[in-house]
Amino acid sequence: MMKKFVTIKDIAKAAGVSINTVSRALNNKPDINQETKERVLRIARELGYVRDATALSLRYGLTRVVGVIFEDSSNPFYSEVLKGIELEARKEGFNLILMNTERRYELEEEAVKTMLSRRVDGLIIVPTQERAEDIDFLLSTNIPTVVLGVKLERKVLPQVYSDDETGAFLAVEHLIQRGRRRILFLNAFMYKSVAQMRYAGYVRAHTKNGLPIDKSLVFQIEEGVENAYAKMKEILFSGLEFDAVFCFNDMFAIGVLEALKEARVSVPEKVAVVGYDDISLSKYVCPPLTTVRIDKEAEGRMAFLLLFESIKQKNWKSNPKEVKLAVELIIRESA
Amino acid sequence: MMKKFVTIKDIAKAAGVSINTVSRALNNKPDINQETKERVLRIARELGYVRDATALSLRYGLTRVVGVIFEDSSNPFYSEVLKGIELEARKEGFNLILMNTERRYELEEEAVKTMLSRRVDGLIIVPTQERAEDIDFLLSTNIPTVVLGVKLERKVLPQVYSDDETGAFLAVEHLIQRGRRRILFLNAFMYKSVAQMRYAGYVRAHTKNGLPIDKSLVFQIEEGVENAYAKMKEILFSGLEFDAVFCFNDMFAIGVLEALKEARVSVPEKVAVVGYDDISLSKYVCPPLTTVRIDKEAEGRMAFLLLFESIKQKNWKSNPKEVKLAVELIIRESA
DNA sequence: TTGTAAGCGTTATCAT
DNA sequence: ATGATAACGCTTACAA
Repeated sequence: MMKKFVTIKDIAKAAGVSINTVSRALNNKPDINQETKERVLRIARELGYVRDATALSLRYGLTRVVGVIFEDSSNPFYSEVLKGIELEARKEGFNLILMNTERRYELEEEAVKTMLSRRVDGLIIVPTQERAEDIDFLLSTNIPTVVLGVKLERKVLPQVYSDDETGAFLAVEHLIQRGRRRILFLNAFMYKSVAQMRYAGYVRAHTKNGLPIDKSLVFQIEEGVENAYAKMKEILFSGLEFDAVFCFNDMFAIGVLEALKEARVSVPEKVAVVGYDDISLSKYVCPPLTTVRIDKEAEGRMAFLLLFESIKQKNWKSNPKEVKLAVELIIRESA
Repeated sequence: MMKKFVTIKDIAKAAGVSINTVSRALNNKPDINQETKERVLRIARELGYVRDATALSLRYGLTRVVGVIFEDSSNPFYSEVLKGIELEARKEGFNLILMNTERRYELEEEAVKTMLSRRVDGLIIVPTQERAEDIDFLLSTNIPTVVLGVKLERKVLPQVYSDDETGAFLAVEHLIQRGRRRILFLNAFMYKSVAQMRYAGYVRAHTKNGLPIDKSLVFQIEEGVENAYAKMKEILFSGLEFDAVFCFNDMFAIGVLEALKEARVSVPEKVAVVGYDDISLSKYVCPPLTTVRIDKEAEGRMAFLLLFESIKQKNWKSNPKEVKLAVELIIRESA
């Protein structure tokens, strides 16, 4: 039974030199005879030598791996963010280990521990909860960590998020300008900073335009197309009056569109619908969705860049950077 | 400057025992005093010890990591497959390193080398090319490799793919049964086995129903919504007659729908459209897409399971398994 | 029941 | 210009 991989020892034996002459050749060090070097390199190639990254990791205490912890990487939003991370990471020779939490805190905790055990050089995480204690846990790991898509109350970790207050404001003001007055808000739960920010934007658009906030128009639901669909059905059935729906995200909007279609409520004539995120899907639904665009790939790239900075600094915890990405209202046909 | 991580050495010192007494405690070995064990464990906990996976990898020559090489993980098809892989891998305590090739062979080669260097225990790959030499390269790595979404000519590696011949047959026969006679086929390039299989299904549906194959109705294009859109525009402009379009995948179908809509061609009245894959989007486009469903998550899970089997066997290369997944025609409104 | 030492693959330090 | 050796963190013989 042969060994799985060729080591520098094998090369050394084949070349009749010591292992660290091999190392020198491989690493292009100056203190080596040119001929020896070429010979060693040739033999290494012939033998099919591939550097063992696990050995290097042990040696240097650095893995060149960053951990990515998402809620659900199959969610089109995150899959685009992931692409941005991967792109930027690749440039620096970093690899990605990916784990999903399915929005369950136990899984998040487990994922963080796994990443710790893997000795990742850094972590990009979308926290499922934003409780102070959970953030403290993240902080206690002592490994450079960037928080994605969340604005922490205490600015204790580097973070990237988009300007959700403005985004929501833009969306709702657009509805108001188009003459909508009773604007339903299908929001996510308010323990999330994102939900809070979008709510703030919703409120600001109303007050700025001299419109009152009717709390009975604001709902909070669990994420998922199906939940939005069900909630919309329920609202429709309840007889509540409204002429527009502002959705926490495009997935919600799609569920809403579905429910509205079944109830034969014309969009946007009778009810206008606005989403959030501008996932690639949104352009193609029926009718094409008016939404707030977040540059997801840029968010991912930014997250890695921020992380990379932190990794390079010893005192990355002091004065963590915060990046707020601009958003853009995309007007299509649903509102 | 403190060390980043607590090691068994630290624990040993704190507990006043040797490092392998610590190791014994940590690994729940029998030959250790119960009291010592509990004390060591307590100290380990207090110090916040986390096992170093990089050290274990080196020690055992096993990483418990599998590499995943995709064309583009932000593609909704692959992001769902990825989810399946992750799910199953997690059960076995495996982590995933993800890399994208963007359908460029140089990047694929680089990715494979990186995975080799990372000493992944196994590899799941969607090959961009299916040239014999490239498969040989994969074979030469000597690490358990599962090919996903491709049927290799030579059955030299374990592979998972879906029954594309049947899928295409189902789709096209459905069109024929609905009275369509001039069925456009917007296929991918035929160097891909998938494209070949789907073409075979297209042909079989025709011959079985006594219809001739009109080669002028068959097109091969590069992947991407935009390309399908452009091609459809071009065909529309050319004046070619047809009453249905069978698309290589849902992305193509969406581009086609877009072009048809702009040209005011009603779907399905004037032209019926069928996609392939049933990505989550397809249900919501306009009109909802009739398509062939592949259980993407199952494909991912299967791929991991197959890989896991290979990893456990020493002679995984002999008699590689092949899994062909069943598909299902999903009839919605576009055809 | 506990400790000592070798080894996994690599590089850095120190000799030669 | 080259070689011997230690070290990274851990487990597994083997010795005590």
